[in-house]
Amino acid sequence: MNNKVTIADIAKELNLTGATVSRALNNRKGTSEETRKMVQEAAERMNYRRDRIAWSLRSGRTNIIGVIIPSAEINFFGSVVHGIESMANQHGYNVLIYQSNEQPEYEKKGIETFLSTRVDGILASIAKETMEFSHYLEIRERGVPLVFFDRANDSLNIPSVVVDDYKGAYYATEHLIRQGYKRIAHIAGQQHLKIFKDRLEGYKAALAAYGIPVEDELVYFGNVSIDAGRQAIQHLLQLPSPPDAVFAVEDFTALGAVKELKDQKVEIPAEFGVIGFANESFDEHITPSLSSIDQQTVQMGKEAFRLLMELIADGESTGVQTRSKIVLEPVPRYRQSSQRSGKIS
Amino acid sequence: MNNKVTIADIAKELNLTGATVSRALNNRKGTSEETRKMVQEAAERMNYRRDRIAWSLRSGRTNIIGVIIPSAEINFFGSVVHGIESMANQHGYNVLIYQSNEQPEYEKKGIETFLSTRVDGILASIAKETMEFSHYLEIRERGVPLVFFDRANDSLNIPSVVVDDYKGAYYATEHLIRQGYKRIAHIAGQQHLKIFKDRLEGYKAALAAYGIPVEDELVYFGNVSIDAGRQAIQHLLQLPSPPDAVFAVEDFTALGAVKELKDQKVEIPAEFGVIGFANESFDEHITPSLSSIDQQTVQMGKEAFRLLMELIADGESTGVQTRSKIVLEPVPRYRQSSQRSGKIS
DNA sequence: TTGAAAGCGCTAACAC
DNA sequence: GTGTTAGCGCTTTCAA
Repeated sequence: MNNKVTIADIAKELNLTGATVSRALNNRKGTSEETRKMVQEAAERMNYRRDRIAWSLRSGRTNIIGVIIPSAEINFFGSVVHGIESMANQHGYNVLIYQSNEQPEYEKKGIETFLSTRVDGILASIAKETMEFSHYLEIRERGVPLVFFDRANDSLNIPSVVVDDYKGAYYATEHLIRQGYKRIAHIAGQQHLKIFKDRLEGYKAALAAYGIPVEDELVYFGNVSIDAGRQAIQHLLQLPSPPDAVFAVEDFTALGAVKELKDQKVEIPAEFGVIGFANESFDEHITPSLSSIDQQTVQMGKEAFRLLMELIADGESTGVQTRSKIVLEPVPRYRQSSQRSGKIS
Repeated sequence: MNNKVTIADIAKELNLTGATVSRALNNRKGTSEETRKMVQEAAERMNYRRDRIAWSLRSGRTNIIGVIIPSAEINFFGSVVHGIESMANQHGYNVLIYQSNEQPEYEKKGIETFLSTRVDGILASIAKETMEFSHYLEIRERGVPLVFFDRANDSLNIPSVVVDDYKGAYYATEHLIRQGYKRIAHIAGQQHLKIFKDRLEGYKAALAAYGIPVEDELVYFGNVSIDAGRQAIQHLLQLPSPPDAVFAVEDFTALGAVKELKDQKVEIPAEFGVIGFANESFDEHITPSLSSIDQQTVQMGKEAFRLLMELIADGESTGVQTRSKIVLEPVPRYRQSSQRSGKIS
């Protein structure tokens, strides 16, 4: 039943010793061409597979990386994981998944098991509820390479891969301006999260660049949800001088805005422009199709893995961790919801 | 830097032997209350963490399960993984992810590394391109528990968790009938996949149950894509006696159908009813919102894990694998695209 | 070129 | 109750 073939078995079969078989299997120098071939054939024939556990114990490596995400159910993270796993695969690494459910306690548990599994490195996206980062610092203290993706914290000096939220927001807002909208509102996200703060800043910067004053009453603070979008529109349309366009911090919020505008019989994009952020899969299928900013999810996963590989290589040779940060370019996807003029800009 | 604390360190610190420390840490009988406490305190103080690699080598277990999915980028699988991981987490297991990209070669590679990593069990969803299953059988031969989810193959006698596609299709078709549609078409998927075949059967069965003849010309064979849905509608509307409703094998196909119908100015649901399968996230956000059949993704993941746990437990005690198959009930989500009458049925 | 021996960190048998 | 010993499967000195 459990036909586990070991190096010892091969050695016995060929009247050799384990050491030689090991050398032959790993193509180490110091084995005759002849024995090497013989051993490898025997291994094949006997259906031998190297035991990675034993190998790990001996070598101190696992060829496993740990990935902490808030939830595999969120599209965005599934997509990043896709990028990570495909790269890992190519490089002989395996990927261990852990979901934080946005809770720091789970993050800690995940890190705990990752360290105890001796993963070669960790990729993580910080949980929304996490305000204190000692568990992440412990990873570094242990000498295990760590890279943040998407949700990073710059003050920790830990390498990261993020999308340029500021620039994305700038693009989105600028696009609305160029489409001729005059009063552009923003539905902002929770400001303790850097990504959402950056988007607010980008929005303000774009307005400023075009000489448009930023009006506090046009910035609605909500969160990422359809409801928040609806509420925002209800609020904004009641203003004495209501806006004629909105940049929403995230696509679900934008979706709520669209739904509410439709309910209130406001024409999109003729009377009111809408643009979101994230390029969710539903964007192109709703009516009108929703303009958005793509976050390069798969690319993000790939870059994160690549950066981690570098750290692992560096750590092995010098023990010095190169600090670095990769910022990906956001890609605008302008669709119907914001195209008032015929031209695309 | 790499402050790895081992059992030996604790033993030395307390003038004990490794065995005793191990016993104390694992709360084995045969240690005095006193030493146990002392050891556990020391472990805490010295920041000891059990090395799972060494433990695995010794115990022959890893507390890791391997999961093979076609792609983490596909919503459906992200959602199932979410279910699997949350259960695994609760039970002290970790989850290794491998993407097959729908290719049997990748499946083989994944199985290879899983076996070599000595995972305690494997969950898998078969790749579309896979026609030959020896690599799956090898898992069983090795004595490693295996459970299929969603894409299973009944002839292999391997336990599985699937949704009742036949019944789901039956529900969908019956719903259209009850809504008063008279000529109901079906856009079918690739028939070498059991799940799609079952849906076709369910469609036929529902028609038969209501005394409606199955007309071959109303069954369009396409695949799962927006384009296929569009082409199907183009074809169906040209028929001498065109249908007035369609059950599409999958939501993206249904989406294509909806888009084409709208382009051709056919009113949904007044003139034409549409229902899909999968309950994709975009369903409720498009106009009209799309009726569909929910596949219980998260539940599927949870059940698959539970079943795997049973197999692992069984295997340890008796070595006998209980054959079993869990069939989940599909849940209809009737929305605007198929509700011609006011009443929901 | 090959073999012998040690050890990665842990735990289970068996002694004391 | 605690210590001694051995071994999980592998690789890597050091010797031959």
